[in-house]
Amino acid sequence: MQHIQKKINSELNPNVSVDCVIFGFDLEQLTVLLIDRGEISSAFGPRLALPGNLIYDNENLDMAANRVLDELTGLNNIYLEQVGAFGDPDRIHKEADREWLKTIRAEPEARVITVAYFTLVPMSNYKPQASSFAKNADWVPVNEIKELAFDHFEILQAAKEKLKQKIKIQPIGFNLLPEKFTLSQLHRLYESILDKPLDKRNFRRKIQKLDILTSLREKQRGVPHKPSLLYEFNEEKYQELTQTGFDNFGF
Amino acid sequence: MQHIQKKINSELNPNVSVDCVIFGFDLEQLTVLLIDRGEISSAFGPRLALPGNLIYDNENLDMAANRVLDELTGLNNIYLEQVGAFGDPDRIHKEADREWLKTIRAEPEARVITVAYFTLVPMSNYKPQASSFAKNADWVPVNEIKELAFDHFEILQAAKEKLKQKIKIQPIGFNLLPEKFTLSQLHRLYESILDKPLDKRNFRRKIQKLDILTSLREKQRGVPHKPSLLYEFNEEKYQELTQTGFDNFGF
DNA sequence: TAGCTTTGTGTCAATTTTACACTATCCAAA
DNA sequence: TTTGGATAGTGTAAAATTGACACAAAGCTA
Repeated sequence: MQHIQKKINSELNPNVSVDCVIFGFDLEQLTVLLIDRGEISSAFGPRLALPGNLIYDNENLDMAANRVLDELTGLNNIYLEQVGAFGDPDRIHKEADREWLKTIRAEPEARVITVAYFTLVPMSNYKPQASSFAKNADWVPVNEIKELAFDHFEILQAAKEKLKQKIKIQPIGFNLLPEKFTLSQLHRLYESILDKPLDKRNFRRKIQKLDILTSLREKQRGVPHKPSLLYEFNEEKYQELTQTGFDNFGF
Repeated sequence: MQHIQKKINSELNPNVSVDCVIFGFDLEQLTVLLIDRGEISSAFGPRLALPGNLIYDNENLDMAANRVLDELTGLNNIYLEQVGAFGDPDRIHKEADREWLKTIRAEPEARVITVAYFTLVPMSNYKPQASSFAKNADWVPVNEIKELAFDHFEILQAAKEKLKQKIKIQPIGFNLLPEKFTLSQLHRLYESILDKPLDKRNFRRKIQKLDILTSLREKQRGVPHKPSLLYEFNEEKYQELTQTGFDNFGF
């Protein structure tokens, strides 16, 4: 958290913020890391919000997103992609949100444009704990989220859609899995992102043909059923593939 | 140009602008509508820039983009889509750009985040003329553009890429054509957007299968070769198609 | 009327997609 | 130790899609 102190003397831009949709995968379903804003806001509306903050005037947008991510989770060098800008004049006009802003912003009434990013992090790499932002951050299954602060629900929808499109073009899903994983887990991941069932055999065939997985000579342990082979993601072949291009991917 | 006067008393947000990449198609190649900033800037760098402006505090981003488009071309209700936000702190630090900004902005040194949009307009619907923005606006073939003011070249690249991706998923290209068009023109359009040759017969087969074209009983006139049949875009069938979804489209 | 230019059309092979069901392996409980 | 429960892992055939490829027809011009 040191860099926060360091930057506190730099100038905050009161009109522009970044918000991060941090996706995770609990090997069952897609999740998002949300901030619990606590009691202050709960009387009026949703407690949960996307992590985000105003940008500093000397950093670019990508840097700001990385900073927010780093401050919250301690993670950096993470897959990160812009979703877009959101800027309804009344996006901070819900009563609950204004009350909360008063507690954290110098100019709580200023109109703020926010630039949303989504990131993919292996859930195991970050276990929530107290942070400088809020009492609690927590992974929440995407499908259980019904409302969020500000326009964050809308942002979440847009991020999901973007992820959906993106994963049809590039196999970025690996960023959500632990280093060693099974094909079934990868399968579940694609199903939960695309939000539809995929045929097991066809899925496996398609993935295998990409030739970016290395089969380890290692099996799952301790599962109450036939153990699965473990695989690793092969970065080199992936790089190679992105060079030669692969239009023809998707489900 | 009336609404400009009307809005001039509303508050401009000094930190956020929109820029529009206005694509056209001259039946030969993809073009973009650019502003010529004139002599003031030419001593230092590129004269040409994307149309854009600061946003007002009472309008959302889409409205702002529509306003810029309307002010420049008089067109509204045009296909419009966000490309993303661009916000390098030094995006306005080229000497030429600063000089120019002094002539049009109250706070020429303010850091500005810009939100880029791209739009598709039938070129025949707008013939350039003097505007409030600049002496001249003009259609320029995309491939001939080598540099632009600020980070506008970068924005243009991003817009092209977005258009490329989008057209593989939705047949939005029709927005660039006149009401009646030939299959060859549509073919050329796809080729110039995708920036690669497409087999004529395969292209026609694929388009026809979409079943969103109505063949008119009318031929091209006055061309020095076999005249082509004219087609119309069928909005109803297109709507129908977008409902049922069409994953399986693309070249 | 000859020549130029662009339109418009079909087929075949290769590839990709889709639908579909049973055996193998491990753990746990009886 | 046997049995049942759960998931892993595998192949094939029909249908659809893609990609490669060449020539006659129609209008204009000189």
